[in-house]
Amino acid sequence: MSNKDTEHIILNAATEVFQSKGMDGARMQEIADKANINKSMLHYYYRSKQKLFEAVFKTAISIMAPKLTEIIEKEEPLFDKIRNFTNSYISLISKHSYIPTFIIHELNRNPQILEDTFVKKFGNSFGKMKTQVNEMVENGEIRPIEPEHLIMNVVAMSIFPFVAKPILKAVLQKDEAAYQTLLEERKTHVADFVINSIKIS
Amino acid sequence: MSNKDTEHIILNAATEVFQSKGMDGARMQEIADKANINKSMLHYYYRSKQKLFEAVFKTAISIMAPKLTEIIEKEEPLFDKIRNFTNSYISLISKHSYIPTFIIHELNRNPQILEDTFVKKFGNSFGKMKTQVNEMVENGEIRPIEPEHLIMNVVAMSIFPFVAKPILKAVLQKDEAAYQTLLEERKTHVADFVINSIKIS
DNA sequence: GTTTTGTTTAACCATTTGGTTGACAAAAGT
DNA sequence: ACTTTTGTCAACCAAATGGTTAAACAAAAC
Repeated sequence: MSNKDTEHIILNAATEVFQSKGMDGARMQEIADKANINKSMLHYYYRSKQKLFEAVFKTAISIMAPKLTEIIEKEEPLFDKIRNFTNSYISLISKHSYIPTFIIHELNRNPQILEDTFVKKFGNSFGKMKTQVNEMVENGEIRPIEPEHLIMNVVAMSIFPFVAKPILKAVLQKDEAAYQTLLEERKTHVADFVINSIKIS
Repeated sequence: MSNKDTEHIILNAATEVFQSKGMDGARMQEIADKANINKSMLHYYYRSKQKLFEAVFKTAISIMAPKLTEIIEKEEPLFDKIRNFTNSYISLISKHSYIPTFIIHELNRNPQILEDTFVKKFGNSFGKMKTQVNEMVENGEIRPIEPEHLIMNVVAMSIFPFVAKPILKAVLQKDEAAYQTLLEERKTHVADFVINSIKIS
């Protein structure tokens, strides 16, 4: 087992534990057990719990951020952009369903992390889409809407069903399978819903 | 200072600490300090950290749940119901902005709490609205939509901007004041957006 | 084949943390 | 008045936790 392997095994185990329990709930011993190694190895490769956490957090951001900016910045008709976003972003989250809640919780716990990690990832990626929406509104191609609200709406409807899954499952009285179906449907539903709302008919 | 006072002071301090740091991040000593009281008092009134946490959690649920079910169950035209919901629910959350993130995090950490606290609060409150939407679709009064998705959309767009505030502030490059304005606007924007999407035009 | 460098482990350590105890005072009950 | 109950606190405790150390071990490097 090479050193890169060990380091990677640690990061994977740490990811599992941190993402499901959060920084405060995570235990170094649990991470070590999950990685089947001695607890000292965690400190050998990542000096402290804080450093290990930061590695996990940055990875989480780097999974979620690029696709968001990529789609938002792409030169593409607005409606295609919306369909593209809901479809591929909901797919992405399905593969990493713990990440949104994890990021949200840790960022609320300590909004400081943002300055360290975020600013570099998101520059002004939103600028291009903002002008695109504003121009379409001016040209009467879509109903009047503030780009900020449009973005919030799309992102909220895509991500929220994952972070609020336990509550929504209970309120809607769905079992796991039925809820998964619902999430799958949203890949197209959200886009249709948004486009219906802003298109001139 | 009467005993009821002390108990209440403790619950208030515990609420502050638990809601901002979560169960795992909260420290009994910090709660005691915030309440200006000896740590033993916490155990005198609420036997354990777990019990104190449950009291805080139940209070949080009881703040958020009734208004949701009340509006959803009310006999009222659908569009009024939607406007009523976004307006009064966003107002409510503004007054308790830590609660949604708190509930979401704790519920993801331990979905078990749900069985203990939730089931009683939400019965089949969603049933009435479900038939209302289905009937309107059948009668051709609104565009076809699954009631589940409609609810998810409304709730997501209302709550998500609060839980994802740090990220959204960064992505949209807003300062605190500008973000508050955005939240205020959403009381009517979300309803308009939803109604635009489902109404026959 | 010996030295050196990097990797892994078991045993420890200091601090933090939830929780307990016993003394004591202030009401409440008699 | 005095006895009991209730409320409050300082000191204490055992367990858990992040982190360290020194020695064993393995793998290159010489």
